[in-house]
Amino acid sequence: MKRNTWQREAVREALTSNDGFVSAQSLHTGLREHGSPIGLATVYRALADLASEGEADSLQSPEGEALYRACSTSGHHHHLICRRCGTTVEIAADDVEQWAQRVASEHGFTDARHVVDVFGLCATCTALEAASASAPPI
Amino acid sequence: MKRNTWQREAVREALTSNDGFVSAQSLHTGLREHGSPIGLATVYRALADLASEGEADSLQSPEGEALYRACSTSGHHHHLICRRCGTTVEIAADDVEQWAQRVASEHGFTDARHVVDVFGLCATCTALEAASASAPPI
DNA sequence: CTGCTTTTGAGTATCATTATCAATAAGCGC
DNA sequence: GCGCTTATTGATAATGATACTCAAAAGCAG
Repeated sequence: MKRNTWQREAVREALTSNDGFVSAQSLHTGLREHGSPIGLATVYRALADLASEGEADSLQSPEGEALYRACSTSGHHHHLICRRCGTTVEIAADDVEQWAQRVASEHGFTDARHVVDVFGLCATCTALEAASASAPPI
Repeated sequence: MKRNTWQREAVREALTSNDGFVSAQSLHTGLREHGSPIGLATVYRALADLASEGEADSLQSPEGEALYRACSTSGHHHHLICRRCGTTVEIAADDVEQWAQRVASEHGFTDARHVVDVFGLCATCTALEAASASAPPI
């Protein structure tokens, strides 16, 4: 039987109120700072549940950390993520879906699934970057 | 100055002689089984070097492990990977490149980079899967 | 060969994630 | 509302991949 606990709700809300992708760790830290005595293990479990129910999306950051985000659109879609501020735009990509299927079957592959994510700098961060470029890095 | 050590060569060769993606860990294990007393740290260093020089490609497995593979094609390309046996096909995807750029700029993003990988079951493994389906799993 | 510098490697540290398991509390029937 | 059953929680330990440390070994120039 599936039970409703405030912890699960807290995780769901924390995820929903966040624009970009967040790691389980930072989500946990954030919740504690808001006063929740929620445990780390519980956050992981809740995130895994949400992800498997399709209410959240997960991806691996380049550093190997797992990132989660609440999905507004149910169903399959991809993401455009700012690598500086984490802002995320959901993108539907029928073209890409079809391309993936076609490429897979051309090579005899079945049951194709794909990872398609675009990382970049959002408009805001591009501007910031340009501004800070005058000060030489490191 | 960059020095030539047999260890680095060993890693390069082990990578080249491998069809699919391999993890640093299994590469290290394999090398030791072949008699090399190479150290784990060295394997990691060599792989990171090869990857940054463009001689190897790296991606994150769904389990968060980093996988490496020698790239035959220099330049940008993507992969079609069998999730059972690890066989990999390199795929060029100009369509996808353009799509990624277009989507990014439509949303004001710059400096777009993307992760596009297709996971599936290759023809061989599909057949195996079908065969073993008659015997109930686990 | 000599000397300087890079690289190695054994071990350790770190960090994210998962497993453990006793204590807690949700939801059910009454 | 009450108690019972059982899923859930959470502190902690375990795991596993990767990064760091530093003395010893080895590469390369002269």
